[in-house]
Amino acid sequence: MGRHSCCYKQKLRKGLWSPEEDEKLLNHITNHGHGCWSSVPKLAGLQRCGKSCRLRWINYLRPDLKRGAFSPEEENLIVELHAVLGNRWSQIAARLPGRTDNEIKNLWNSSIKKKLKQRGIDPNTHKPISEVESFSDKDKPTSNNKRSSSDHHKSPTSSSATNQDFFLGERPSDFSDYFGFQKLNFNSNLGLSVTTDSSLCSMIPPQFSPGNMVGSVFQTPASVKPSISLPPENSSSTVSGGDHVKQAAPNWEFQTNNTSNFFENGGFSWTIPNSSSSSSTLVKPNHNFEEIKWSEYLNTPFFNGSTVQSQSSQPIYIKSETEYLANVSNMSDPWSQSQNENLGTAETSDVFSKDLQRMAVSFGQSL
DNA sequence: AACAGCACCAACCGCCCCGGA
DNA sequence: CTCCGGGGCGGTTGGTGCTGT
Repeated sequence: MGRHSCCYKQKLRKGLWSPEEDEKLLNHITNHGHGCWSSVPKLAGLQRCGKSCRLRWINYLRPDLKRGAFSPEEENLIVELHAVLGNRWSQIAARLPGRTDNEIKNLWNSSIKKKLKQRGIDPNTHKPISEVESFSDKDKPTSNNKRSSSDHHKSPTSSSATNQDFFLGERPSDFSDYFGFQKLNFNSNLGLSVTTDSSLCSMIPPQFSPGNMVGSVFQTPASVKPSISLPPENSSSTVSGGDHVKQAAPNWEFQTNNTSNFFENGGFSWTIPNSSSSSSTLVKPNHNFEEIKWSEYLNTPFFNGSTVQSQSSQPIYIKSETEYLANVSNMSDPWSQSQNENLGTAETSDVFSKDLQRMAVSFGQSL
């Protein structure tokens, strides 16, 4: 295992690639495509195994690779995605064009992990370290855990995840719990559901919008998008509410009052100043919400039928554009109200199709 | 200047899944 | 059904350069 059989057949080079080797591989793939990787070394005149060629191509020679340092936006997105996907680097990489899984993995291990720790966040659970440490070390997963056939494609929030699983290192079973979005969705008076540019928040399963089985994704204007940043380093930071939030509801401010608050209960906590008083509402995640079987959600044929049965036995309604617009019209937040005036226009149509696209991208499916 | 420790990252290793024979 | 090879993934390693003493 590991080194393929081809590697034993002849003395093959290992280690760093020389510029000449790179050129040979690049020329070969440019002219002929890679085809069967095991035949590439021979055809390209390389003393390497096919696996090594594949890796070199994917991680270094591919023309669509983005070079250079990761932007803060990319780092934030990686944190967000890691919170949902765990160490599924290839899936995370799939959402960052031009970046490879190896690159992201290295960034995570060398930089992001450290930053999170410095800010009191456990990089495995995305929870405050103090909370994680309340469980003994022996309960924590070991680093040499290998994938088993049963978890190979298992979501971090597998259906079998229990609270204990979570503290043993599994992702929490309640997705919205993780980000604190649930409360935002729940508070229908605010008419506020949250999505982000990164597609991540729109991955919140509609059926988990508490008290409302109409999908939050479709209820929610795609442009209400607080950007989620790494936890603030100082004691008081504001999390940007995104352009449309600012535009439509300038009085809404999402704040973290201190670092521990930021990931309180494993999600983001938001402070929404009350317009009629000097007080503010602290919006926190709710751990008591029903478990989400994330893996099954990911496998949901979201766009294949009008109704599918969710794990929670709640039907997921695929909204038609008409229904979508009707939902928008019923929303009470300023953004939606402004959208009401544009019902049926190209703009709202566009929002709808973007929502769908966002969902499709999120789940690696296409419309 | 020399050394140690650290950080980064390219590449390897070990394992798994899948499809074809 | 089993076996085998290819492709893919995540974890780990080792080389290199940087920084601090």
